Amino acid sequence: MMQDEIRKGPWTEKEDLLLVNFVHLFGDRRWDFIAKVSGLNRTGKSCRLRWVNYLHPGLKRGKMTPQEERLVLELHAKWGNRWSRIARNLPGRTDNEIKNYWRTHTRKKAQERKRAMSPSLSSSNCSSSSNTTTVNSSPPPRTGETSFYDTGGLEQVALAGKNGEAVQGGGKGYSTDDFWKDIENTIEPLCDGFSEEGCKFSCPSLASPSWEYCSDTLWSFGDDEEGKIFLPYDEGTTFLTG
DNA sequence: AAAAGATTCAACCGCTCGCTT
DNA sequence: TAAGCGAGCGGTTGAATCTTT
Repeated sequence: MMQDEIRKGPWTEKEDLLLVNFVHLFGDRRWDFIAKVSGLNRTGKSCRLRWVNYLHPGLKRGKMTPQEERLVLELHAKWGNRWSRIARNLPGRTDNEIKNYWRTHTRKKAQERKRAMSPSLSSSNCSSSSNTTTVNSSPPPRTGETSFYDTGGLEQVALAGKNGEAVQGGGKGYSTDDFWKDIENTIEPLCDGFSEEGCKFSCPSLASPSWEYCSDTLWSFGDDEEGKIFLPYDEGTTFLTG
């Protein structure tokens, strides 16, 4: 009857419980299957999202720590909007969470900038001549594609992405440089070399007990960066590897 | 104390990629 | 080898919550 209608919107506690049970039974891979057999009337996609973003046992909740914030900034500068990739370096944090954080952070930053620069500047000084003094909250319209999230990181990565290395300043000198300079002023480099491996939780500042707990017990990584997967530990429940 | 505005967070959508047949 | 299918990713939206006036 009405059973076939796909449910949308917020999840109820009951649904959560059901989903957790079925994930424990069948693992966190076969989402369509889980969606069907659980009787949740949700799409597999929806189930996966709920699990990944909310129900996953290794998730940290609450505010980002300053360390995490810095890491996000650093990694975003390096990889751009590769949220899942960034998330892999922040155990317990989801791509969605980081994405949201970034969005908030960027907006804040943009507004601070707007406030910081006087209205008069925008009319005359900022027109076209200067590339270093220009403080613009939005990315340059060079590609015509200006996602809300983009603060230059993506472009930097896009420019260099093929080579796998970030462009540092590259001589373009467009306004977002200022943005990152600004950030650099308030944060110190987390990792010197900043190789992909280098940032894999070797940062001493992150070695709080809780982080160790996360990385030692709740999470484990694969060998290479790309193949890194989360393996939540759940008391003898090895449901994720199957 | 109430209303308006701003911010945060959870969830959905569409696209892409990789695996299977 | 190509087609189909499912999972994952990034972008976007809207509701809930918090803050300010």
